Amino acid sequence: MCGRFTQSFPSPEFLAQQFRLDDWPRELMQRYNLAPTQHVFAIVDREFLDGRVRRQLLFMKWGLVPFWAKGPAIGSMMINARAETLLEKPAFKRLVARQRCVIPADSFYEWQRPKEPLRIHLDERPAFGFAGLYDHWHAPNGDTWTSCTIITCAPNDFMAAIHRRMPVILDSAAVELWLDPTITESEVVTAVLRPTTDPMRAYRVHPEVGNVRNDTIEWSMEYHPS
DNA sequence: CCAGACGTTGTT
DNA sequence: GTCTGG
DNA sequence: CCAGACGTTGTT
DNA sequence: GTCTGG
Repeated sequence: MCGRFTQSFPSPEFLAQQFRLDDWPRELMQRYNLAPTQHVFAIVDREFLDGRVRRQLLFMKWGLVPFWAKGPAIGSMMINARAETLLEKPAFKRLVARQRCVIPADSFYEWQRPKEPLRIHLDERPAFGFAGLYDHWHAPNGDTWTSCTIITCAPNDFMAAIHRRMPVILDSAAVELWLDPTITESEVVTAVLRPTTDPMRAYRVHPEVGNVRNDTIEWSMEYHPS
């Protein structure tokens, strides 16, 4: 599963270069402990009326609130979507054709057992993208919420030792395909939802990473229990 | 036809 | 135990 | 994902 | 909105 991750990129320009963004903010808050229901950055290829496509960074709430939802509470139960059943689930299937996004990350956390969080990186990729879906929801007060979910898949060999699921991490070609708004065939887009084969590494971090308030670099450093 | 759900993970 | 909040 | 609450009444 | 269950 993927229930906590980091977006602690060195600069907005770094992120722009890694993901070939057309637009990006001047400042980017570094996040070391992102939790469900919080706002995360997500990448979408936005099509404009004149046919132009611009790759933009949007702020979305993590935990999908479908447009038909009666309230936002459903979002905390929709933080992940299983790749294997994406096309069967009413909440997700209609999003696969046209509401795909990539959630950039530089690491994620998994709890091997309670109070024992591990931080996981890709050895050769300082930034990578999770496959995601997003939707808009109109709140009764008129606000529009944009929210997203992270797709999960079976673990690769490395992750199998840690957890039963892992987030779908896209390679750079898969990012291009996943974001391409002209590709709408479900068999084509779901073909990229496979466990990454990139080398990974994991290390223990302080148990206090469990507390969402501990969102600073200190808590995300390697932890040596004594 | 209408009503009600629409989700994942881990644990027992 | 179960739900909510972050 | 984990942490933390889980309740009511009346008064300010 | 769309699917499932009754």
